[in-house]
Amino acid sequence: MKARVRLPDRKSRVTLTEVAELAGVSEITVSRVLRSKGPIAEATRDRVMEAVRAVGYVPNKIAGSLASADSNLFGVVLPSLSNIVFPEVLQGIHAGLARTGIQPVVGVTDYNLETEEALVRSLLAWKPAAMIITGSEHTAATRKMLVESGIRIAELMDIDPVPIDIAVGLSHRQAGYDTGKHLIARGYRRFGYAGLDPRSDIRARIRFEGLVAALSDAGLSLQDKVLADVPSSTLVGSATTARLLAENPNLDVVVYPNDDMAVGGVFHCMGAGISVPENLAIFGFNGLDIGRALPKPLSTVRSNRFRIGQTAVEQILETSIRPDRPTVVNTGYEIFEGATA
Amino acid sequence: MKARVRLPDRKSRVTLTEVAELAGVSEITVSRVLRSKGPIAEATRDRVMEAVRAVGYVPNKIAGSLASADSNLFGVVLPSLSNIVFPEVLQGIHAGLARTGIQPVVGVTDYNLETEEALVRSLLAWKPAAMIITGSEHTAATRKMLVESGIRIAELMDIDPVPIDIAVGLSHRQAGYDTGKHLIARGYRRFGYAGLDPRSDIRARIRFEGLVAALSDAGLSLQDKVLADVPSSTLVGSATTARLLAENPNLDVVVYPNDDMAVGGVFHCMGAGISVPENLAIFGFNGLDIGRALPKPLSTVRSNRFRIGQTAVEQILETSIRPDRPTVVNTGYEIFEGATA
DNA sequence: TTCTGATATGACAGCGCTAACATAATTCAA
DNA sequence: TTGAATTATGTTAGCGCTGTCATATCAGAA
Repeated sequence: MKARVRLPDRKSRVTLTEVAELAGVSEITVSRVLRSKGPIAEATRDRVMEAVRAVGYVPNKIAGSLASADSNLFGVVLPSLSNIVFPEVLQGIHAGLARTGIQPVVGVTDYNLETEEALVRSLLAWKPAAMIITGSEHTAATRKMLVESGIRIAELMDIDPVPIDIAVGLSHRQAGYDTGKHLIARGYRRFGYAGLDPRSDIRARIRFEGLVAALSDAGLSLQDKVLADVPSSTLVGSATTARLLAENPNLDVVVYPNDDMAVGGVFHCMGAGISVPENLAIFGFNGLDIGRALPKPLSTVRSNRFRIGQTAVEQILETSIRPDRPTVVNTGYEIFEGATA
Repeated sequence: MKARVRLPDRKSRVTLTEVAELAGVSEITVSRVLRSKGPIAEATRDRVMEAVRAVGYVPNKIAGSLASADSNLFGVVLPSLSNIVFPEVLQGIHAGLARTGIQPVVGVTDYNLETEEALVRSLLAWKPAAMIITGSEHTAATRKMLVESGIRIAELMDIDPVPIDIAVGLSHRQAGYDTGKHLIARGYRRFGYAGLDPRSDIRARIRFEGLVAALSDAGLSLQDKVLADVPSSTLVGSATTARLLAENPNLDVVVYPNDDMAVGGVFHCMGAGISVPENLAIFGFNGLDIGRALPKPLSTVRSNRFRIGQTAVEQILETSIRPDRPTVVNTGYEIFEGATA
């Protein structure tokens, strides 16, 4: 006799076994019906489906994944959710995942690489089918885990460094450089920069370096910069602009790490009676809706966050085997002239 | 002899067994070390941890969850990610989940109850420890699944209807009503509304009803409303405002379903030379950063999205057993006077 | 009639881990 | 010294499902 020790009440009482008994078939047949796998007689399928409905069966993917060694989960690691950019990437990921049955498991690092490492470790424990992570800067341990996981890895936003497997995004150095070139071509000469702590947003720092390089190549240099050591926001954009202009009333253009900050700059000017772009030009980054909606649309660089997320998923779904050589997808950017620079 | 049929190469080759062999202990001991469960000799722990590092072991939570019947996953169902409100809720959820080891699995419904049903079904298959879902309006099947899952269920944003288990949010009817009362008290009489298709955002509709009720109680009525059948955005706010004012040049206040739209209204006025609030008052909902940063801060109602997410998690973690009677947490709202109304 | 090849279903083992219950080793009071 | 209590580790049997390899059934061909 088989003495079964019953474990204390488990959450799901209804298992394949019960459905199978009710339908008068074996468990594996129920399993096959539910996964539409293998040949099933029409009558059997109907009986099974009826039983499923009758007992309110909800399959247990945990057990399923363990048995079949694939998980239908994607790990997603984002630095932040308060910066609208990343929810937009997440939207793209969702769009790419639609009708695949794959669910994203989301983690947030707060721009901290140690947190990222812990997060990656714990996400990998779910044996995700793939991992989508922001940026290419990781701790050695993170990188090792990602490499050795064997699953597909997409590193988003930046395509300058060589990725582990897939990179989707744009060249931030180039974007920064082009910003500088564009503004110089439009006649601006006295550049200011109102930004954030360069340690938090690496890509903003790289764009900044590109900008400085463009100025330098044109024989110019940045007149001044003000950096705030707080999260990005429109309010901070106003405040840093105020500080920058207080010290440098003669600037003719201010560049920002993103549109939130730049819109804050515009608002400051409105309040201070500085006419944009006649007295001061303003230039952002991202191409957010809010900038476009301003009475004078914000001049900026359009990154394509949604497309980055979506493309990453598409690339991953292309093949489940990691190719020998990394894949780099440039989703590009466009300078949007707007009316503020 | 035990004839083992080896399955085709699985993703993770390193299992507890290998770690155990290398450390010269049994599997369960390794398991206990990794989960810090039960008494373990210092020396054993060290040997095990060394072995774990040596082979680069990543635990398999799928197997662990199956064995222990708990998952350390929370299902999170949001209607949208393009509306900044929901990423903020998600942030709150993340904050509440920090250092619990619980990961959220996120699904997006696009405000569609059928999609929601499919999503809930597929999230429940991961046997999450709890489910966080937006709103209280679900299909009958969704509700049934949630009720019968036995896990804790938090329904966010709205506390007017009776929840399945936990509701966290605010009374949108009351918020709408208070908006009306507040504006009437400030002397406004000729009300317009520039909103969206009421089918998509149920809570906006309820606020609208509250507003209308307040007007009615004061012997007033809404002069006109314009509804756009597209997703909310600042640009749409400008456009609907333009349409509304074209037909009703005599309005003295326009109320919006959210701040994005309201900011669009402000921008329209700036462009059209309408001075706010002297010629036209503008009133939003949410209390977003962007509204606060305007040269004239937007008058609005502050909902507390972050706190809603965080509180929901706290409530769920309170106890894993669903109490007999539903819990309702009112995270409240505050009317923010601003400078536009 | 026998055989072939589809079509339909089932038996069985095992995915990698943990709960529950041993068992072994150690400590310490009586 | 002995037994009880305490600490440390091991054995066993699953968790609920799916892969693999039978087995059974039934056309239609030879």
